[in-house]
Amino acid sequence: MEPREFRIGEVATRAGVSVDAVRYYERLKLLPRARRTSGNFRLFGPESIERVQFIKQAQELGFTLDEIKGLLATGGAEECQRVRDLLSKKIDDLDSKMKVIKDFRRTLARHLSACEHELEAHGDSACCPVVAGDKNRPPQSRGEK
Amino acid sequence: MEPREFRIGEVATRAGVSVDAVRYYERLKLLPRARRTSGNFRLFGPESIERVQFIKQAQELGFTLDEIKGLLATGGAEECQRVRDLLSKKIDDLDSKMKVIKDFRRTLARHLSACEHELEAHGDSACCPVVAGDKNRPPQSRGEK
DNA sequence: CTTGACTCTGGAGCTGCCTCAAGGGTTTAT
DNA sequence: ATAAACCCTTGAGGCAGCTCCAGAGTCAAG
Repeated sequence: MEPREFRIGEVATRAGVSVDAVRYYERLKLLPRARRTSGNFRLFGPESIERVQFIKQAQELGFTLDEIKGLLATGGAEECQRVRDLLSKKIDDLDSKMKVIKDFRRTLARHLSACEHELEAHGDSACCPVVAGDKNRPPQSRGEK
Repeated sequence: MEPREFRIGEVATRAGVSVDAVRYYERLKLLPRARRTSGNFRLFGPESIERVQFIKQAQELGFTLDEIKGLLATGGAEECQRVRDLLSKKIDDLDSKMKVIKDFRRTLARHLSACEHELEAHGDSACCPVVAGDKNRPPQSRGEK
């Protein structure tokens, strides 16, 4: 059966971060202060592992630790309101980020196929002008923010 | 009509970055060395503005300047091959990043609606436990990497 | 009861990506 | 020809997010 308590090393490996990073998150209060063994070793519950995973995921998506801390806050009343607002704002952020990714993916794909065409047409010379100059710029979307 | 040459300040404001950042990109060779006026002022063409915008966009998506530099390289022959490989790898990256975003969006949306339910049900007390504890954890997807 | 793996604290150090400052030239409008 | 606004270089500084280190204590296995 799964244990209910973990020392820092296990939390770290299970969540895929370093031990130092876990301590760092605790310092920044992204994790609640862990209780300790008699010998002063931290003991975390499984929810801490989830939390670290959440943190990592959010980070990959470009949220700062500070923003993440905001998302993780758990208070009552207007704290709650604040979190709800933050949540819906973050969801909007994700939606627009999604759009940016789609656009950028199209840009890259366009370059890729241009590049491959070039290769077939002229062999290896003078190809892949990825955002290099104006020639070869496809007539397409630009700018939206 | 649009000018064909810009000094660094204009490039910066048009692309939405600081003057220092533009110089920095030039130092890192993300931009080609600009030609200069007689008085040693940099002069950029419009493609440089595009390039800076490209850089910014890529950065928002989590690429490092180094990776971006790789994408921007413009050489011939096997340099070209390398760029093509990089491009398709980056496209894959974007696809998986999309997936992560979708998942994460679902997570946030779930928290949001849980939060709102809670509010309707119990007024303001003890709500919004975003990844806070086990209670109230929805039975759902976890882990995939 | 020793050994090896693990953990503790505090603080320094590192990488990426700028930003700022000093001390000066250039341009342009008036 | 002077002032305001811009630009130059070099080099230091700053912030985020860790990472590493020393010096010491803890724990599990044998």
